[in-house]
Amino acid sequence: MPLMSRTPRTWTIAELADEFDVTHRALRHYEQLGLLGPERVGPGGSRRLYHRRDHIRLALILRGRRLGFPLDEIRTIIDMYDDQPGEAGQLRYLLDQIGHRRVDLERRRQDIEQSLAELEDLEQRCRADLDRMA
Amino acid sequence: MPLMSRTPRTWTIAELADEFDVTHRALRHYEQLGLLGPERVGPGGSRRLYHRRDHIRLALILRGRRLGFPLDEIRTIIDMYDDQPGEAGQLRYLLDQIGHRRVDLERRRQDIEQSLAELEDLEQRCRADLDRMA
DNA sequence: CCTTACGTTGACGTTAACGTCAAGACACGG
DNA sequence: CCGTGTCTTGACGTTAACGTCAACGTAAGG
Repeated sequence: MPLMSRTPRTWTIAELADEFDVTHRALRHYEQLGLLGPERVGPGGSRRLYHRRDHIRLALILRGRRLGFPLDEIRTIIDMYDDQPGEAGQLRYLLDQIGHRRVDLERRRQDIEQSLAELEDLEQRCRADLDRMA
Repeated sequence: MPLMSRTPRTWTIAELADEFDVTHRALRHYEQLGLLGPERVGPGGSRRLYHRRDHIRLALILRGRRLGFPLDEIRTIIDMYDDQPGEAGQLRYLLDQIGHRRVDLERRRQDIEQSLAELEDLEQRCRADLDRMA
C-alpha cells in the first residue's frame, strides 16, 4: 500500500483546455506571457505536456481573470507563491507586496459588499411594488 | 429656514473629472456609451453641465470599473437603478436580472475571500521564515 | 486686441487578451 | 497510402477603453 503520491497526472493541451473551458489559444497566450511553462515532449519537443504546477497556476490565473486583474499582474502574483525566497531582503519585499495585494483585495470586497447591499435594497423595493400591484 | 434641498449642485466637466480623478476624454467616452447624459448649456448648447444624477452614476461606473465589469454591462446595471418600471412584467424581468447580478457578485466575493485567505497563509509562512532567520 | 483658460468635435493611435485563419508535422485506423 | 484527429508555429484581425493629437470656439483678464 503506497504511502503518498497518487498518479502524478499530466495533461495534454486539449485536456487542460477542456477541463477549464478555455481555448488552446488562450493557453498559448498565457505561456507567452510566462504564466505557464509546460514541459516539451515528443519528437523535437514539439508537444506540450502540462504538469500539476501548470494545473494549479491555471486555476489561479482564471480566478485572477474573473476578478479583473491584468495578466501580467496575475503573473507577479502567482509567482509570489512559487518562488520561495530564501533571503531576508527578498522576504521583506515579498511581505510588502502582499500588503499591497491585501489592500487592493479588501477594497474590492468593500465594493462588492456595497453593490450587493444596494442590489438587495433594490430587490426589496421591487418586491414591494409587485405586492402593491397584486 | 429652508426645509430640505441643499444647493442643487452642478459640475463642469473639469470639476467632475477632477473630483473623480478621471480624464475629460473618459467622461466623453462614458457619455457616448450612454452611461452619462449631461445637460447642454451655453451658446448653441456647446457646454456640458453635469447634475447630481450624473455624479451618482459616475460613482457607480467607477466602482463597476474597479470590479472589472465591462462598460456596457455597467450601463445596464445602473440603468436598473434609474428606471423604475411600473409594469409587472418589467418588474419580474428586473428581479430576474437582479438575481443574476447577485450570483455573479457572490461568486466574486468568494474568489476574493479565497485569495485573501491564501495571501494571509503565504504571509504567515514568510513571517515564520524571517523569524527563523533572526 | 491679444493671450490664456476652458471647452468642443472629430479622428487616428494604443494596449490587452485573445480570435481566427493558414500551413504544416506526426500518428493511427482502415 | 490516405484520410482523420491532434498538435504545432506564425501572423493578422478584433474589441474594449480610452490616449492623444489637431483644429477650432468662447469668455475673461490685462
